Amino acid sequence: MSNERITLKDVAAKVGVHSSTVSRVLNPATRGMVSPEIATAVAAAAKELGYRPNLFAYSLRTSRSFTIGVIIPDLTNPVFPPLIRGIEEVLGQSNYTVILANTDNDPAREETLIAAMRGRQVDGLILATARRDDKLVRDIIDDKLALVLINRATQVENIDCILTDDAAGIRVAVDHLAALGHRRIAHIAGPERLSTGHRRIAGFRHAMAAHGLDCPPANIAACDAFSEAEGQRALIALMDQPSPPTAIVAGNDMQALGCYAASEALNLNCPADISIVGFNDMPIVDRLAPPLTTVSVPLRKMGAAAAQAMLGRLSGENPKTGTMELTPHLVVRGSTGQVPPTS
Amino acid sequence: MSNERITLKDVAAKVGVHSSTVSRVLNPATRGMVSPEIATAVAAAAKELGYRPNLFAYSLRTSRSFTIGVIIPDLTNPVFPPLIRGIEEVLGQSNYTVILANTDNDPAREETLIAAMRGRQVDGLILATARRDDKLVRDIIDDKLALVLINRATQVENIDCILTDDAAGIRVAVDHLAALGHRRIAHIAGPERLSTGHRRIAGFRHAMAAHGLDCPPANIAACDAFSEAEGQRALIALMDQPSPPTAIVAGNDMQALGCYAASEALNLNCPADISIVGFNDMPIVDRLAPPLTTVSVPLRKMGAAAAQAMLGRLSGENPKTGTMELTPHLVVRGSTGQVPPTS
DNA sequence: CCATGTTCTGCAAACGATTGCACGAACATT
DNA sequence: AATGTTCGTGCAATCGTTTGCAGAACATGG
Repeated sequence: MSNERITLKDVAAKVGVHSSTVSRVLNPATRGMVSPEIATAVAAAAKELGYRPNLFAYSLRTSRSFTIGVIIPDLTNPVFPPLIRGIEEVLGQSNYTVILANTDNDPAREETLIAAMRGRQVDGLILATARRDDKLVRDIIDDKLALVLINRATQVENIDCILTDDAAGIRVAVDHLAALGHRRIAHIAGPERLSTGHRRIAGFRHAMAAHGLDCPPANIAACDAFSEAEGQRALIALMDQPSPPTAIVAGNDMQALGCYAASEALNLNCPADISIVGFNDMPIVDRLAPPLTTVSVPLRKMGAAAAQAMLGRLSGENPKTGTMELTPHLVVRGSTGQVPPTS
Repeated sequence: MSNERITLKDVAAKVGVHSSTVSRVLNPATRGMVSPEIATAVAAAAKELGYRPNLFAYSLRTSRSFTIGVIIPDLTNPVFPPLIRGIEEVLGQSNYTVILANTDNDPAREETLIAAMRGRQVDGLILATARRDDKLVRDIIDDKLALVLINRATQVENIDCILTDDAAGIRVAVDHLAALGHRRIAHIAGPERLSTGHRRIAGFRHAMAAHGLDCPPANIAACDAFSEAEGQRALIALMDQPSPPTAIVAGNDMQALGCYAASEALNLNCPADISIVGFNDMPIVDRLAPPLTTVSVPLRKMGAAAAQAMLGRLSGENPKTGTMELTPHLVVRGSTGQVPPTS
């Protein structure tokens, strides 16, 4: 459209006032300072000329950028795109822009990226990369930069944090398996250093206890990562016991995929010989053989909630969202079945 | 770290020169203007104080933002994350930031988003949303904003465009099927209005001809979208013929997934009764039953190439990348097999 | 020795917004 | 009627850069 930018001065000239008056009219907070007649005239002129404020000038003056940095481990992990869409959706409506970066789970890279984002003067940071004990998080808080954690929590107090209710997710998984008659249920656990891993383990112990089921340490297989390879390794280890489990609650869908591979290798039929539950409900897992029973997480809603929390922080009012846990639900598909008659 | 920002003036004061001199030292293009001794002293002081230029001031003065807008249909489509990672990787190294937006395939929304990005003064735009006849693209070009197309081309001349070599991808798929003895091969086609759909159809016709195979119009099933539902519908239609095909080249993996659903519904075994080839090699399709034979596209490389093209455009030199096609390759898995003996 | 370049560096004006301050008019108060 | 308040508006500084211009210092050549 119009290639030459319209400035405050241009619209001021058109109305015959000073640019500062125009500025006041256009800012809702200061609009009351100017007389109604002039205000409407200015507003009309601004609209007519198609005035668009220059963000750089604004930012230079106010040192607010209307930009939020979002840091995730890896965009190609299907968990994150919905999260980001949720974030962008609500932030976009408030005229914020998000800039995105991937750490590939490398803390050093994360540090660099955070520094770069501060160089870009982001107004706030949304991190999906927090570890349970996270120095970077503490630094950000010390510097009073607006911060919201998503998906993973940290041990620091008094922080906005949007999580899945991991315990509830694990509980419905265990409920389901118990209802099918399973008693020897094992958990393939994510890394303890991540809150998701930690919380799911705790949730698992709790859910098992609630059903009066035995939960020996050998039935919680620790993994180094939420990966397919680790899931495969873990299931093979679990089955190499005197009385192996009949059902598995995997830490996430990738690990569940590893379980599929392992059960093929062990010549076990899923779900006849072993039931498997995943976590996250990634795309396409409904098309596996068998379709994966898994815990579905409202990722997009979590993203939206994180963005809301950020907006609350930035607006000054509503200073504490605190920790918020969204409830996941179980999607029953083909990978879980009755406990095998003998075992 | 340091909370108070260091400005040009601060480092100028430390060395005892004027801020403009510091500016000249720090800009490689103007560094030659200042004497070597002062230059080194200034550089040292800048490093010591940890000077970081204020991007807003720079942008305000130069009206360059060091920001590139990337517009895609939908981040949750697994094709796009790798593309974006490729883009971010190379753009990040040149200190550019990318901002991202999803159109959900809605042209109106796309127009809004492009306007918003120009409001943000992006230095360039990378579009993955082009239609073959695209007014928005023409507008951008008319306004001389740097533009690179990725994944989808448009009919406009003289434009930087990074594509998959769709014809080559289809050709290797057809080669593979022909080698397995298939002669009645059908194509499930994407929308003609998208270059990907169009080019794959053309490639299919060409490949069939190269093998001396018959390619009646009835064996090219037009779809309205690259979706699972359309793929399913299309395969059912294709099989409802006097002599139905024994192999399918789907327009993409989602359509191939639809074919899986359709063949179940039709009680056909894949690959015994029908062979299916996908396109894109999305994550997890290697875990389907059967694992999907598909054409693997170097998405990340395409993203990187698009970013390179953009940098070339922006730097002024290297003004024309033109169209660049990256070669995909076939990944043979379980969804393709010998032609059924009778049919 | 003076005119004439050459370097080099500083000055100051942009870029386009926000905002404290001052000023004048209008109005209310005594 | 004189004084004090309030209200609306303009002035000008400021944010941190870049960059055209001018002048100082020095070298060069006739």
